[in-house]
Amino acid sequence: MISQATEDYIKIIYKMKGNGTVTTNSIAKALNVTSASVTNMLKRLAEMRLLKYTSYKGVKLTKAGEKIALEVIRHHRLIELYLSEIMGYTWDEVHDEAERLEHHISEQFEEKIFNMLGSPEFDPHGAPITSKNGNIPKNEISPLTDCAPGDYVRIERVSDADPEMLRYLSEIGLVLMVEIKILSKEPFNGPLTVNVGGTERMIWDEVGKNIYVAPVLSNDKVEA
Amino acid sequence: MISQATEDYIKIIYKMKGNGTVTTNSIAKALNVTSASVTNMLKRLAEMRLLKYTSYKGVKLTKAGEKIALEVIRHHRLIELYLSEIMGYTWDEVHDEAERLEHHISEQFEEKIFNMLGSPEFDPHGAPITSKNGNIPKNEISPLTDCAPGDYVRIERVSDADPEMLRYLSEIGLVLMVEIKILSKEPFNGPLTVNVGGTERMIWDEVGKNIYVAPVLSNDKVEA
DNA sequence: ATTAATTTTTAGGCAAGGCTAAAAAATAAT
DNA sequence: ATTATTTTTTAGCCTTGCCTAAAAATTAAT
Repeated sequence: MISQATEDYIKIIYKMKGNGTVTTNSIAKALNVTSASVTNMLKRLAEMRLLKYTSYKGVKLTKAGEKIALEVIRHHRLIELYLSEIMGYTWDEVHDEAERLEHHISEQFEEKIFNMLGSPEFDPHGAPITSKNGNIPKNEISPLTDCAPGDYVRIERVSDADPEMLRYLSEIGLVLMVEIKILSKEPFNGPLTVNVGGTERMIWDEVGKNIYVAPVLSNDKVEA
Repeated sequence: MISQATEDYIKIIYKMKGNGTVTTNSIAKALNVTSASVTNMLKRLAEMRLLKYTSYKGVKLTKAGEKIALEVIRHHRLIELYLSEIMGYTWDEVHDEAERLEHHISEQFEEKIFNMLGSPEFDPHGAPITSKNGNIPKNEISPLTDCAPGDYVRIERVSDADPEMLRYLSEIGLVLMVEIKILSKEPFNGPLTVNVGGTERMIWDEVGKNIYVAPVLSNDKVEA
């Protein structure tokens, strides 16, 4: 049997591989354990052939490791969607529940909720739900903070990690699929001003980095 | 946090308290661990004040221990009912899934499914669902094996432990709420002959001890 | 009332996964 | 090119839960 700790390490490593080398320290910070514990665990994970570990150099998942990561993440996102769609959880409540359940549902459970949800491709925060064979639904998105004044964009994804933040975003109307116009942007990662459903809002770095958007194409607007 | 092992010990002790003293050996057998492991664990549980443990004498849950047992069992039965009612699991599939999930759902999850199920009192096998404040719904039942020829009874509860057995019972029509007539009974715990929906069936000890029934009162029949 | 059989406990170990404190390696700064 | 700083690893220890083998207590049988 594969332990919960193992799944947590593998998952976090998978998630971090986007932003450069995955280091001992970064894993420690993400999992809220000491670096010593991480070193120790990495050795064991390497022995299990779930990742390649070179002392002082960093870490990279093997095919087997990646497979586990994708499975756990698929569980997580399906559960989030299920909680929100079928059980009436709100946006900000789903993450914590999913974080626990993802480790304990059976294949059968996974299949059932996948079917009940109609083979969904994205979770309530816009994160793609990897298919059983590892296919990741594509969605061209970029951080809101990369937008320039004049851009007209749609919110396609929001980080699910911080419930407080999600509640705040809901409050000011920044939820999935909402279209916003960038009015201004201050230099040095300064706040953006945007128009959301007629209201002007400030969005500073701390908030904006949780939001991903796609441009609303003019023909989208025409066709609509 | 209270560990899964702890919950499993407490639960099994609670369940066994009906049949006389709960001994080290009986716990060991039920949990499939060695007696030495049990002794060890009992000491720790006693220190946590979840039970009273007297060396060589046996064990008894404290109020705190009992509370945990009831919570876990409530989780188990609610989950079983949810899986069967809402998610389309069959009778024999629910136990194993519930056995894992019962340790990992939140209070919120529990409440949600309790409400979705309409404040149910019994799980798919007829086991009572303890209320949040510890009330156990009453149901006057006795083992099928205690019946005498001529009795006319309704199946009110079936042990959920063995999926194979549950599949067999389904096959021969012995499911919840079915009414059966006892035709004959052999001495020395010999097999019963019963009439189930027009068919005559043999029910021997191994099978019958999983089934609990209540007499069908004559006015029930009249009113129906 | 002893002996035999059974049950329970003790003693000592092991693997997972954490921790702290100290050593070593890598990186950055003068 | 050294020194200082940061990152990573080692070493050693702890808790939880499990194990086996041996000792002790209890219960059953003569």
